[in-house]
Amino acid sequence: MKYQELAKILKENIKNGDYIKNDKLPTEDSLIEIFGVSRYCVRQAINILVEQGDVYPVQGSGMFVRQNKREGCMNLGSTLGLTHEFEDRKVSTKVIKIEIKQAEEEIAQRMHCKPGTWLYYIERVRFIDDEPLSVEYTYYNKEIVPYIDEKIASGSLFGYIKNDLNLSLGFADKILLCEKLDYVSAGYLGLNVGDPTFIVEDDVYLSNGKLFNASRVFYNYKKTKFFGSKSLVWGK
Amino acid sequence: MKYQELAKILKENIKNGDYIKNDKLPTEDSLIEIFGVSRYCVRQAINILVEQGDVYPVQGSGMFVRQNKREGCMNLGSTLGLTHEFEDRKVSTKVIKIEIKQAEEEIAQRMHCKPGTWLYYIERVRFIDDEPLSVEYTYYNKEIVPYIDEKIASGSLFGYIKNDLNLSLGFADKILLCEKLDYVSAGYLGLNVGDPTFIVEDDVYLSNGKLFNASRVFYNYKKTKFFGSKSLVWGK
DNA sequence: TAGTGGTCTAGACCACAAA
DNA sequence: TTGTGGTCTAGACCACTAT
Repeated sequence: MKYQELAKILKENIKNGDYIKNDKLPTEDSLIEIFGVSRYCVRQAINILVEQGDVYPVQGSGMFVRQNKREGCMNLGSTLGLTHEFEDRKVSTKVIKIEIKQAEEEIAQRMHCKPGTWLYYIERVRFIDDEPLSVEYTYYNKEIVPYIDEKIASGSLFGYIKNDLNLSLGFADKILLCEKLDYVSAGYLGLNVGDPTFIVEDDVYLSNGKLFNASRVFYNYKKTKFFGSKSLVWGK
Repeated sequence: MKYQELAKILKENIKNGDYIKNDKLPTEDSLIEIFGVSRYCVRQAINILVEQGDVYPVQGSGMFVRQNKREGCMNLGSTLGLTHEFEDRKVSTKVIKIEIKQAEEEIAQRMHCKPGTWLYYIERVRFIDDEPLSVEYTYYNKEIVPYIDEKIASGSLFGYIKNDLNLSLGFADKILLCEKLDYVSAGYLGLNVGDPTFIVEDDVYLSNGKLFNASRVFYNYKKTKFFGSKSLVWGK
């Protein structure tokens, strides 16, 4: 997977300010030569940067590096994971609850499994610099993720699934909305009942198309902004 | 641009239920043969469908058609435009204000223009089936969009820019957040002061990289959900 | 083992920006 | 006119699923 490595290198170079002189990436032809790869490979790599809002394309002119930092924004285009999103700050987790239960009708439907399927149900509060950022209510299909304990749940569950269980992640459906906080979540976030909360519902699939994770995450609205960059070329 | 046309055809076919029998698109090789295009072209087209959440890929097995409708969700992956998003419902617009003013320091910074640049400032309320969905506060750079009147502002401004001014859209930066409603916006949306509101801040660029539009849109939190599908293959 | 999506190459031509 | 990104082709091989 050359293009992913190339994307990583380019991202690193941007971070190091290698392209500050003219705010542009090297041309496609240069990158082809420098890294000894094909045009296809270069474009795949650059696509990743475009999706993540690191550069923007101007046909006939170049790939321009973004200078805006958009501080405090979480990136909708990059992979989930607070640890990665806030790598220069302290990220911690408090596990509230771990239960094993059988899927009832409603959750079975959302998890694309049969009623009665064994599930893990986990509640966690995530902290940035010791201040509560979010509360997560998550289900995992036990047939796919056979074991979770408190130690595992305190760390990066996705890292565990990828690196320890050797499962490969595919894609995630996200629904974003906004509601008034209930009593319980408000307590965890240090906010008041009825205050706004930014909610992200994730359905996460393995690369074989099987859904293994369904979550509902309440964010502290005072500390949460999401950033995304969208191409508009194929607009009706 | 064959791949965009192909994407359009495939989208139409999915809508018509052509692939319901086995929930899959034809294989890449089939599509190559059927439409007489190259593999590259087919994959570009399918990528659009993946980004818009119409299909999901399972390597070695096929491109599966999604059956979930996700009713009431606006699609983050497709192009902006309420008219397009709610094509089977009545979309209307009330123009509150159109002003021409010169950019002050703060807005000049956001619009990437010099202080003193002439801007259109427009306030609109958008209705779905005669119920208020959102309030928009938008700036347009008058050097790029030289003329807007109330009639134009009542319709699709992006359509006007594309079709009448013949400008080509490039990409949009989006920031999503959540706040308490102020008095004015609450009035427009028929909600109470202090109620939650889902806010989308858009910075929209032409394909030549020039920013022409900066907006802040307040959505009625009771009627607003956004949907997006994300690939996770390049997760650290 | 056969079917199907994912990665990669080499090379051609088009569209747009800037000098 | 030159530089640079965007589209497209033809063909090879790899990785994963399903049987």
